[in-house]
Amino acid sequence: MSPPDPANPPADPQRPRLSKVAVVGRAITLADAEGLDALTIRRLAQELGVTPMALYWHFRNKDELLNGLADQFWSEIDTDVDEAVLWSGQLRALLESLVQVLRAHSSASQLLVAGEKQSPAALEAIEVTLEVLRRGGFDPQHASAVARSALWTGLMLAMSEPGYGPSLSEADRAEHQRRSRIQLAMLPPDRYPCLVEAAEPMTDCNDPDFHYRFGIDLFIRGVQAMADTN
Amino acid sequence: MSPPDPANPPADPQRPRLSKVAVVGRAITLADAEGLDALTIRRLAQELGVTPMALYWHFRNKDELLNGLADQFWSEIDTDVDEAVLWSGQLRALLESLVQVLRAHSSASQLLVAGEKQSPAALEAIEVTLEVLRRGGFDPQHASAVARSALWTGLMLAMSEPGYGPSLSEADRAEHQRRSRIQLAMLPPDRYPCLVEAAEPMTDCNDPDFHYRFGIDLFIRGVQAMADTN
DNA sequence: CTAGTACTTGTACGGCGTATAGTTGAGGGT
DNA sequence: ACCCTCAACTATACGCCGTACAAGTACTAG
Repeated sequence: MSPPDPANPPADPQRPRLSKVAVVGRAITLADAEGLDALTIRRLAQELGVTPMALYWHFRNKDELLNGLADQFWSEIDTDVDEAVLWSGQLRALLESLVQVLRAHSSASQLLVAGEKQSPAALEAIEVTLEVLRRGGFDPQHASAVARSALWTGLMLAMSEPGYGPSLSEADRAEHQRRSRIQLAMLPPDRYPCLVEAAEPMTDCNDPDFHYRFGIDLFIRGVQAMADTN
Repeated sequence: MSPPDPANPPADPQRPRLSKVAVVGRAITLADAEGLDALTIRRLAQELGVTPMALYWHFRNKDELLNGLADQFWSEIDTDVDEAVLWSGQLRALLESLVQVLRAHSSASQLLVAGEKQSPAALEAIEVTLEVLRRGGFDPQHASAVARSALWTGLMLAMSEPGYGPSLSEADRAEHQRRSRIQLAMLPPDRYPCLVEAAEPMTDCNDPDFHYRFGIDLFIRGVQAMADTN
């Protein structure tokens, strides 16, 4: 209705030019803060003060953008291995670094479970892991299987942390846990004795470190056992 | 343009009435065949010869439908434990049953990683697992942690099977693997010696059973080690 | 025959990813 | 001074998605 005003360019010339890294950075900030679902092309563009289609100059499509995020996450993993410790300790350190990255970026695990693992940074991390395992005495086949397991163990630890859910605030998360716990505790104790009994530890996140420590220990022990028997 | 023809009901009276189970069944068939992405309300309705909105009589929203699928998957797990074997064997059997269900429904793992675990069938499965572990000597806290790990180990095994990808045909899957393998094998061998060396086992799915057997062994060994040192 | 309840349909809204085509402004050759 | 090129955007539109809302029909009980 109002005149379509052909004065086209309300583009703010103050705004610095976009770039792949800038876009990825903003995307990570957004995803960390509001969850992967909030990371839409339109929303991200708005966040950057730009038209949605502007992003398509820098990325072929949304998948490519997402791969950019994944690569960034991969690159945050510390792949410097301490030559002074045993292979099992090196493996543990790698896994701990992975977990740390996943915990720092609440949507990273979601992204990495689905995404391709062919990004340069991913290859680097996997290569280092394989090297550690090969030096530990695993043949290529078993090293591959263990490396895969290590990656997925990290992902699963992040996603199975009680109260995990992308984009929840600290308070929402606690509330959600409380609700779950109550629901478990209220079950008929004759039908679900163990579940009722374990209502607290099943939903608790008071000490999330226990969750991660236990999971990593469990994995490392398993790997050691597999190494011993062949 | 054409008269809006108020003769409303082209509804085929032959078609049997809808029901929750019927809808869920069709949904599973669709998701198994074409992947979770293909499972849209509109598509499912079309599949059932019905208007999209018809489904909203039976389900409050899509999430409730998805929970229906999840519950069905949970219920397919065999929770009959063989009292004659050790707790570790019982745990293994439960995990194997889970894996079998996940392998039978290619989109089940995607669904279960995200979904709530409060469905009746899920509670049943978790309760049984906890019972096994409690009888095995774990205290509630550790039993909870192990049970969680068991579930997520199954999920991660299904999703980390080389060539995993919802809705891919057998041929596409093989093709995809071949491509990945070549891409790994073509990497510079001086920079990625282990990756190149392990190109085959990293991407291979000739014997998917090895993948699952190894993963389950690794997990059970870990749990046994944790039990021994308490 | 009638009233209700259990289903189902039609229409519409806002949001998504993105194909296609048009616009702009900075830099360089002449 | 001019024009051309081309990277970096904007405008518009399409076809999907989930689903709110309201109206319609079919079956069943009284």
